[in-house]
Amino acid sequence: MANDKKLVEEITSMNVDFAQWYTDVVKKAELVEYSSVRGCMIIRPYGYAIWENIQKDLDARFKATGHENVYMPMFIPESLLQKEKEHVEGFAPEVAWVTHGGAEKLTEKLCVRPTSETLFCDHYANIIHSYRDLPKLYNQWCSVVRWEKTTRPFLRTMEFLWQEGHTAHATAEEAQEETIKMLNVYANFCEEVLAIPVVKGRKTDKEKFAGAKATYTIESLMHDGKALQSGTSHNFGDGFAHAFDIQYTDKDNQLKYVHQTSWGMTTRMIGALIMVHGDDSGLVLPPMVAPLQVVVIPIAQHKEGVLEKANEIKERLSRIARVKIDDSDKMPGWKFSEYEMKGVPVRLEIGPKDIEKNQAVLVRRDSREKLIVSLDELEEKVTELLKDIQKGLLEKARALRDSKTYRAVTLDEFEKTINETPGFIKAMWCGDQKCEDMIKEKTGATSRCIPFEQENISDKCVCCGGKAEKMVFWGKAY
RNA sequence: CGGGGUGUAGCGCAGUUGGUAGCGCACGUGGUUUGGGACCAUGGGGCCGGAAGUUCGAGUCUUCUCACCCCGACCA
Repeated sequence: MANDKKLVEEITSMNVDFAQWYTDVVKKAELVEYSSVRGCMIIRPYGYAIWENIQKDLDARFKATGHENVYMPMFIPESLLQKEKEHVEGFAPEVAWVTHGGAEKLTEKLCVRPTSETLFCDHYANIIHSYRDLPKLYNQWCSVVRWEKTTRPFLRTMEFLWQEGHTAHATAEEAQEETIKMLNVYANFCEEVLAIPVVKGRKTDKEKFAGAKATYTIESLMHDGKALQSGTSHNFGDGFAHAFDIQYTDKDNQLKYVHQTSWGMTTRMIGALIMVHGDDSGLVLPPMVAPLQVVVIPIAQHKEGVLEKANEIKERLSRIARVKIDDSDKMPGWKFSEYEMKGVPVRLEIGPKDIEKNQAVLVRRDSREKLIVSLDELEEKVTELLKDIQKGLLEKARALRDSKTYRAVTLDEFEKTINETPGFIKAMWCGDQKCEDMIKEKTGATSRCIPFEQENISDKCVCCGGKAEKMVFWGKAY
């Protein structure tokens, strides 16, 4: 089958070496360049454009649910970070410290924010006085720093871009509602825009955020069967409010503590896009986040009329899609490969033969299927095709995830499955962290989430055989 | 932080018993080409990761260091 032929020799095949494939794609698609700064990456224009599209769509969803953007300082004084015990214990091992300003030693060292709960709390304590001030629905787009030991582009870097939402509410019910609402915003965004199917659920206590009462997560599955935590939404209860003394006067003239949430999504999602949709020829981007949706490639562009026609087409399509024309003097074949590596959803070829017949050739990136369309109905066909690709990618990703989702009743079965066919494993759990630890030790898999959609696989815990409480998604994670 | 590996042109690599650095791709220029990574000609590019040492002489030998990659542990 011609479609299966590997056309780009410079990308390692996925099933030969998945990690190398990932690195090759990231480099060849010009998403990232390694920098001189250890553990930090340069996000190149094409990679950053994907992030901008993610930002734009997510930001609109945040605004639509009543949130406002703010900006907090990037430094946190040590004393402020220390205020919530569990939180500081969770983050202290991986924060970067600023100890000097110029030549002068600081009296109190500052950490470079690993996350901004403490700053938001400090601020909320100052601006929240009455129930009339609630809720506070804030979000910020920024970068954070975590001193990671090993790093990989997009998946784990010492500095990464993200958004962090921080909200304060009058009641526990409202905070819980917000936590779930934002989890759903993430889940819908992943499926509708990134075409990545997710499993929604709650984290076990072992896996929850430092300082949270409950952490909810969306989990996705990569091509190699590893799980990726794709977005989290935390309910803090009133724990931070007590630590930071965030109180308001309620209608009944009583002083009450606020209930808070936080939620975040990061540039890691670009890594997810690569590992969910990519293939041996490189990146495959869902049209909704693709920086370029259509690339126009003139064939035999030196011949009379070709470039003119190609430009005319580009102008026409610019009104309905993100389009570029590549009229460089590279060979057409070179251009085909180039834009395949970059995952551009649709390629439009236009040459002398097409012009004669008033047609163009459209090629889908996902299936490589070629369509010959009349220039008279170009706009309609391209619109339709982009929609179709977006839909097809989600379906394909869902089918892949489902095919890599297994169930296990015994620990032996669990171990065998995770080693032979990596993926999600659905198995029952008694709720005891000892069993979670044991599973991790024996199989290397961690609990990904307790899904909202429960199934009864067995009455017994997969590990200890005790009474099963919940069905849990397990997997090896990035 | 443990285990393994690699540092020589932008990228991928070669470099023999120590003798003063080469190949492919990429890049510049001129020309011919153009429907799946074209060809010919010609040109430019290097403190051999860094420091110290041995030597008349180090890419090569010794010591120390730094960085990166892969596999674990930890995290988004």
